[in-house]
Formats: sequence, C-alpha cells, structure tokens
Amino acid sequence: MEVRHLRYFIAVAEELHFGRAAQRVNICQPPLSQQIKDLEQELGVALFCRNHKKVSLTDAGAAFLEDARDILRRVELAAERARSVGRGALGRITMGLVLPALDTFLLDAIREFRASNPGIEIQLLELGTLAQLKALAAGDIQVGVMRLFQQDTKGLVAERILEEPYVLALPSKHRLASLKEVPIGALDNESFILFPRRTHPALYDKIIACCSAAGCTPTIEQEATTKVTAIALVAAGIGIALVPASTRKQHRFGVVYRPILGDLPVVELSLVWKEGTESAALYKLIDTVIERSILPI
Amino acid sequence: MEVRHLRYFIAVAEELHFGRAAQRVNICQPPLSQQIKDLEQELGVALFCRNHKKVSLTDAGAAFLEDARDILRRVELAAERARSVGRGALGRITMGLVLPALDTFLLDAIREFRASNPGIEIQLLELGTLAQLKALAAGDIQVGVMRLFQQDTKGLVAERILEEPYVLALPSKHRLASLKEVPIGALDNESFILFPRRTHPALYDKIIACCSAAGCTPTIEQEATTKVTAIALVAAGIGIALVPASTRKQHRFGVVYRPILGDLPVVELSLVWKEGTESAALYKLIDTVIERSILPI
DNA sequence: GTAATCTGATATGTAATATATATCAACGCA
DNA sequence: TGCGTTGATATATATTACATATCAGATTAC
Repeated sequence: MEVRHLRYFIAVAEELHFGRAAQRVNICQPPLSQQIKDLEQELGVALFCRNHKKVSLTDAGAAFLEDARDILRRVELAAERARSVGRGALGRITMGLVLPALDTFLLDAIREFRASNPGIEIQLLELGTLAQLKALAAGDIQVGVMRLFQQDTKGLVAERILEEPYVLALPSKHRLASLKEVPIGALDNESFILFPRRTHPALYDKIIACCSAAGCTPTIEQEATTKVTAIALVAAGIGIALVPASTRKQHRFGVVYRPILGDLPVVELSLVWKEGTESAALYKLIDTVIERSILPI
Repeated sequence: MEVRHLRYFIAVAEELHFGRAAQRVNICQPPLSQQIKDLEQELGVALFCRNHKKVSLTDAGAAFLEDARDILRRVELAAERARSVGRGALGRITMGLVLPALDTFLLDAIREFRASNPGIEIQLLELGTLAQLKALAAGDIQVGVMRLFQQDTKGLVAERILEEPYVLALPSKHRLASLKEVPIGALDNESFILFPRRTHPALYDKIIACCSAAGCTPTIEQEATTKVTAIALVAAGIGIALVPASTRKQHRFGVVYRPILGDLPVVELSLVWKEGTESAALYKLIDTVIERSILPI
C-alpha cells in the first residue's frame, strides 16, 4: 500500500464516481479503477459497492476512509515538521552549564533566545566541565558552557564567550585588605581556599605553578565547590580565596575583593558543541550566545 | 512521498548504514541511496549526515523518524481495521424498533449478539414504522423492526420475525368477559380503543373492514399510542381494546383478555433493511435475529 | 607510503508498473 | 430500440524503481 492508493481512494470515496475522481487526481479512469482494485485486493476487503449506476462505500470502506484521511494529514504534518526542524523553527536543545555561568550574561541571552524562538525548547542542566564533556559525547547535551582550560577538545568546537581575571577575596580585617592591589608574591604562606583539583586539574596546577613562579607557596586550607561556599569561608576567616572577577557581584559583609598584580591564568567560559552537528536550532542558539558574548576584542 | 520512502528511511535511520538498510528492505544500496535522496529533496531538508565513515540523523531526520514510525503503524492499523470491519468483527449499527418490539424475544437476541460480538456497537432507537422507513432511506438507521403491514418496501428487504393474533382486552365487569372467546360480531356498538390511524393507516382500515364484514360497526372512542395506555383506558372502563396477544403479559387489575373468533389481520413484526447493503456486521445481526425469531413454520 | 577495505555516490541499463488509449458490458432513459 | 452513462477490461506506452558496475573519499594495515 502506498500513499498514492490512499489519495486515490479518498478521491473516489468523496466523489463516489470513478470518472470525476480520476479527473480530480489527474489520471484517467481505467488506471484509477485498477489502483482501487489493487488496494482492495491487498486489504482483502471490498471498499466500494459498484452498482453500475451508483458507487457507494462499504462499511469497511467507510472505516478505511477515516483512517486514510488521518494518515494523509499526518504525512503532510510530518513533512512540515521536518521542514520546520530543518530551518530551526522547531527543536529541542539540552544545554549544560557550569554553575558560575549563571552569574554571566548567559541567562539573559537564553531568555532573549527563548522569546524570539518559541518553537525551540531549551533545557538547562547544571553540570561540571568534565561531566559536560561526557554528556556531549553521549549526546545527552547538545551544547555546553564550561571552563575549557587546557581540556582535550578533539571532535569538538569551542568558542570562548567570556574571560575575566582572578581577584582575591579577603576577610576585611586581613592585613592585605589595606592594599589597593595585591602582588602574588604577598600571598606566601597564606591559607588558600580553592576549587577541588579534580574539577579542573590543569587549571589548578597552573595556578599553583604561577604562585610558585612568583615565589609564594600557598597552603590550600580548604576546598570549595561553589563561589558562594568560598566567600562564606572567607567571611568566616578560614582563609583567602582566588575567585573570578564577576564574583564581586556577591557582596558579603566581612569580605573585600582586591585585584591581583602578576601573572595568573585568566578564567574563561567557553561554548562547546560537537563537530559536524547538523542542527539549525542549535546554531541559532550558538549564534545568539556568541553575539551577546562580552569578550575584549 | 510514498509509504515506501518511509519504510526505507526508517531502515536507514535504524541501521545508520545504507548497505545494511538496503539488505533489510531487500533492495540494493544504490537505489536506496537514490530514494532517500528523493525523499530529502521533496522535504527540502537533509535527513542524514553522511560523513563517509558514519551516517547519523540530523535533527530534522530524528523528528521525521518519530512521525514516519507513527505513520507506518497507522497504515498497518488502518488495513487491519478495514479487514476487521470487512469480516464483521468490528462495526457500528443503529437499529430502529417500534415500542411493542420491546416485549418480544428481540432484546434477548440483541443481548446475546452483543455478548458474542463485542466489536460491534449496536445503538437502539425507538421509532414508529413510518419514521423507520424514512430513517432507513436517510441512512440514519441500518435496520429496523416494524409493523410492515401493506407498507411499500421497494428497495428494502423485509423478513417477518414475529406474528401474533389480536386479542380483546375487556374490563373484567364487561358483559362479554363471561365468554371464553368473543366472536367479532358480538362487538357491534362497543366503544373501541385503537391505535391512531396515522401510525398504521392500512392496518387500521383493514381492522375496520374486517369488523364491518362481520356485521359490526365499532365506535372508536379513544386512541392510544401505546399498549400501556390502551390497557389503562380499558381498566378505567372507557372501552374495549384490540391488542396483540403478547400484551397479555401486562397483567392489570380489572382487565381480562379474550381470544377473538373471526377474521382479523395478524399483527406482525418485520426486520427491514436496505437492499444491497454491504455490511458484514449487519448481516451477522440480521442472521442472529432471524434465527431467534419465533414464527410458526 | 601504498595497497586494501570500507563507506556512500554516480552512471547506466533493465524490469516493473503506473498510466493512457481504445473498447466493452451493463444499465437507465427517452 | 438507440443513446448516454457507468465502471471494467485489454493492450500499449511511459515512467520509475531497481540492479549492475564503477567511482571517490576515508580509514586501516602492512
């Protein structure tokens, strides 16, 4: 059974006249009769009653007519849906992002994107960088926002969308709080609060190396997985923390922020997706995010 | 777009390999590639990403896959449904019946039919004979149970399923109640309760004619559209009534029934349907009813 | 580095089949 | 009875889906 049979059948069922039906589907009457006969034979049921004077539907024909119409509608709908998805008017994207990304322009960009692309459903998933890389490979997310510092990006496309320097978060009573800017060298023997090494091994090592190069040996007093935790620990006087500059938004009594003088890696956020991905909706999203990105040029 | 395209597409989408997919649908790889290309061209969207090493679905392809599977399922379902209707395993019948039919074997027959044909939905509609004839012509009912006495049955098929004589319903204090059987001639000058002439003109006239032939001129005191009304009127002493024998089931204080001696038309119930109807479910129902009919042979 | 192998695409011939033309058979109507 | 209408049948034709052979790009193996 082919779609053609359904089209022909519907024409005959609606006209109840082979000649007119044939005209309607732009073929001659004999092949139409033939095709209907083929259809009936395949189904093993008579769809029409032919009385030489009047054609009428059998019960089976009436039932089949409803189904045939429905199927035809669905075929057209499926085609239209595929086209919509193809041009990015329809879609579903799951996006991973690291927690700090929430403090950036990103949510605004996504809100704006949702408004102008109501057909594209975006699901956000808070995930660490490594988890996002796995999720990308597994296809659980189509795009991620992560700290890509020295990660392996084979088979991936990455676009840096934000970078900011580290600043120092200090208890306001700390001896270094009186300085406008703090040189790295001054941090020798300070108690540090830093993210756990496993979340960003390369970045972690690089920071330690930079400190060493500046002649200071930091003591890692405490690990903090989120910026909020880190600031809380600083406020409690547990130590000092290296945090991205955007963290300054999080005002907290007893904590002051100071720029750092010296060579430290820059904190970055990158938009990452799979190479060779074929998704118009995804590229629309990527374009929007990159356009809104606030990188120094 | 034809069903074939959907079958091919699903095969490729599931195998993600043109060669294997071709094998699965029993054609060679080149025509399969060709057909998929045709499909993509018709849709105006790429459904697959061909990377010389790996075939993968595009977003549009993934969306289309869901629809294609659904459509194919529906096509198979439609075929199965048509076959079921064709062999009478599935169907919907609206049946008209006159009120007196409810006092007969008919409801039992229908109950039994419903039990053994759960796929066939039967709707009952209480209608007078003339209304049923109209409804048959209009297609509002497919079959009717009616009093067909001398009605025009052109284009219809009728099968008598029940016949019974008239009996006389009398007030128990009536002078004729003492008789075992009442000759028609004894009814002269009695007050009659009869159905309205418009419901069965021919039958009505025939009854009057029979009375006249027996030398009695009945006075039609009162019309009654239902047997219950007629019996109630008899009980109230308004007159005597001619009712079908089966009415005796309806015992009522103050009313007695007596057979009539003489020539009166027989009350009959007929099963009527349209000539040339092509409905397995309907014929199943007709067969059941006729089989259960209780006619003297 | 080159051959071997695998992938899907292309080119072209062939077979299947959907369609067109011509005609028929059955029925209704004048 | 002849004429017009209906759908079915017979046969020819054109389309097209498919098969065969081959190619081009990519990966793997030696």
